[in-house]
Amino acid sequence: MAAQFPSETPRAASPLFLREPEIRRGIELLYFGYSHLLRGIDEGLASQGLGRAHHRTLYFIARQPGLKVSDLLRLLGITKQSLGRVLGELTTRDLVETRTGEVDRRQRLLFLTPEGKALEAELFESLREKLSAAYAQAGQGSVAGFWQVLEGLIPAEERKRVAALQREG
Amino acid sequence: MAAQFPSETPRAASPLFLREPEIRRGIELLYFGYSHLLRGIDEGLASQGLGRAHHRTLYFIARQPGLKVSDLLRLLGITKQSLGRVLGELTTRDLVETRTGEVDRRQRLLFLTPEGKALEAELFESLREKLSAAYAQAGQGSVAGFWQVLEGLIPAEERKRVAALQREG
DNA sequence: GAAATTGGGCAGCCATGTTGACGTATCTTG
DNA sequence: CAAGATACGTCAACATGGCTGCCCAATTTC
Repeated sequence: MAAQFPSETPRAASPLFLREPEIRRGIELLYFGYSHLLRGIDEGLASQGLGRAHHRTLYFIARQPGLKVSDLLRLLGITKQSLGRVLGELTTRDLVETRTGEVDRRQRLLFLTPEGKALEAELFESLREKLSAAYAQAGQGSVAGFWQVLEGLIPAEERKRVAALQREG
Repeated sequence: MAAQFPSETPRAASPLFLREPEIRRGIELLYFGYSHLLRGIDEGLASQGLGRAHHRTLYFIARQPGLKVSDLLRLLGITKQSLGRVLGELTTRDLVETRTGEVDRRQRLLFLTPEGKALEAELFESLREKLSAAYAQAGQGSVAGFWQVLEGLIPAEERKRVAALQREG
């Protein structure tokens, strides 16, 4: 299951890249990298009076139009009360609309309005610029490694849900 | 500067790995991967009545013992009022202590107490387990790529500060 | 040595998460 | 068809972790 370990350090049980400095480096790069990626969209959000919670919601609805409230709750990992407030604000601003499910009329299916799509696209553009610059600078092979490590951080159960986003995108 | 691009798609200006699905994949893996990495320490923090903001503070003080409040402010990218509250709580709980700077007596130099070091070590252990499992599963080459991409997300100016953490670690 | 700069701190507000309890419409099942 | 389960919404109260505004003390500068 685990990768083969080079054994250049006979006195150590772990290869060099599993030692504390390399772990700390990963933690720090994740923290700073992710922070800077998101920092770019705050301005665009603030201009609409929205926050990051609203962005995450817009993002996933854009990704899976017609998803149910319960699907979104599982993806975001928050309570329905928290999501309810965010969804309410987005609906009031005509960025999100709900339609009653046809097979099960208790369900509310979530969609972006044209305005919502436009805002999501604008915010995505900021993320795209930063991440694609990082991808291009690092090269294709590095991007594959980047994905590999991050996938390993996600529990198997949830990895399915994340992979499902790709298929529908 | 940029890596060589394979040109399997002559009709596209960008290589495949710079297209929207690959960008969205990176965004999603970062979001879910980082979320799960951090989720593991919440329990340990809650048992002490602390939150993630406290952890970040403990982490960086552990990383650079004796750093100034202003150094920490730059690293965290928050306001000194926000940090002040966190530092106050950590000091009250005897996890952090400050010493007056010798060259400039306005400065407060930050250190972890033995209890603070023990807590930071415990929290780090949880992060280490998860990240080293992901590293091992992905392999050394993937880890290098992971670092490469994340570095590209950090503005050059700040990259220096992040790199400095490694030297002192 | 007065003024400006710098390091730090306190008070109070806002965004966004939490729990708990409850209401209502709809679907499912005995 | 009655009973229970499910999907969603909502009210109230509260915690965390950001923020701005204002203030004090120490140092540097002119």
